[in-house]
Amino acid sequence: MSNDENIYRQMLNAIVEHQLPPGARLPEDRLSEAFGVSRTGIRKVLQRLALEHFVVIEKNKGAQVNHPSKAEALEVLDSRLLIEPQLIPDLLTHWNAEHSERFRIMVTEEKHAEESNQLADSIQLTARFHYELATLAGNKVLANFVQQLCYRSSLILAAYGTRGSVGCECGDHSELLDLLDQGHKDKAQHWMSHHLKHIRSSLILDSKPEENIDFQKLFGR
Amino acid sequence: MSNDENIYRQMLNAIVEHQLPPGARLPEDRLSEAFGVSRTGIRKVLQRLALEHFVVIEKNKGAQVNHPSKAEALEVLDSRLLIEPQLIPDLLTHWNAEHSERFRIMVTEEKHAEESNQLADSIQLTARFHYELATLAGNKVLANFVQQLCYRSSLILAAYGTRGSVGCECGDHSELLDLLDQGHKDKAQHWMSHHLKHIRSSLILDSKPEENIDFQKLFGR
DNA sequence: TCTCTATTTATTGTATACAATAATTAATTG
DNA sequence: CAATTAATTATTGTATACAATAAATAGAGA
Repeated sequence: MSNDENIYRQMLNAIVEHQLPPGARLPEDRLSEAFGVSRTGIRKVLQRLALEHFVVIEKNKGAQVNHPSKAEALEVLDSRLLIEPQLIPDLLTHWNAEHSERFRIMVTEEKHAEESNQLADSIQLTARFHYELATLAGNKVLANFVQQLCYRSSLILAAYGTRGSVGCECGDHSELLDLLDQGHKDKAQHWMSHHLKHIRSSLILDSKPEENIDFQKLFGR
Repeated sequence: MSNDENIYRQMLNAIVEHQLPPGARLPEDRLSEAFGVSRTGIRKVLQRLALEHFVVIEKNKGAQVNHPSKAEALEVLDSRLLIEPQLIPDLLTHWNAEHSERFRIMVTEEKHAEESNQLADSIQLTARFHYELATLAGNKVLANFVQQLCYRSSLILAAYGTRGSVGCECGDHSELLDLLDQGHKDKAQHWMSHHLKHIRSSLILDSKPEENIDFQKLFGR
């Protein structure tokens, strides 16, 4: 894996897992030192993260982790609501036992993370479940977009989520897998809509934005 | 407008309008000289264009205008097919006379471009029609994505399109405007689906890829 | 002490330099 | 003369330098 890509993933992880919280400043020198590359390389990944809405770059002020607005949060969830259920039909045409098994393993990991209260892991795994499912539908362009939306959702959940955002009264992801195994197209689609709507409505969007904490010890190693 | 943004738009235009054809190499020095900024600035916009799939950057080989694959072409159109018709309901809730007028002006421009055989203009205007419509639906995240898909479609049409790709037996964009004016939600949705399907099926996807011409005289001024 | 201003420090913006790699051309050999 | 190899040229990758801007600090006056 290229070095750039490596740095990109590490930073994306740190952001999505909330190690670098929304609002945290990302000074280039600090990162440059932490990753052992010059500012040039850092700027490259920061710009990428900015295009993908994970950080915000302000002219002459540098980058900080994006704190998604309430409007943005809703738009991201609405986008997923419009796309993901519609992927189910194509998904079903490819669905087989191996897939089912792979995803069920993922679900048990999710449950484990949730039980041991590892919120970050839990959020990450949820995202992965959704975008890997999207990938199976076969359209890479869409899958790519859904993946990005899922990552952004992680940021959103970190900012506005409640415990109820991950857990869901509709049970867990394994129920969807059951429906897929049984080939219930309409029910699966409906489940997906309901699931996303539940997440959407679980967000607390009337709270005040968090203060901008700057954890100096970036990736303290 | 910032200088970066300016360069970005000029290059995007040149690509989408087929002045820089698919496969054309984009040496940094040449661009750097043409735009009067150092390679640093050029690299920045090239990387952005690469993330948006308008150019392809290969390690140690630099950037060239993307020649979308057939698979990519279909996926982009399918993505639009999945999203754009679904935007109609939200679009209709905002639709009013001013919008109608604005879009009708756009349509006359389209017709004019088509009549005078200005294919590049025609393609560009078609893209604009679609993504400005998407914007009106109110979800910026989706609108952004649709815009990107429309621009990519321009590249695709330039590579695989026929005369039939822009003109359509279902008439032209003004028919959609009529349906919107009359508030015919279902018909408008159906029209949009049909329109996109028509474009999709008008592509010539069995032809051989074009040779990689390198027009040296970049933006000859 | 508080506030405003001046100075210093930190940080980013941009250009350039040099090394690494690829592409092109020239040279050599069968 | 063709084909392979060597030398040259072009091009990109990365680090660094310096200027421009913003942020933080210190000092002066009320």
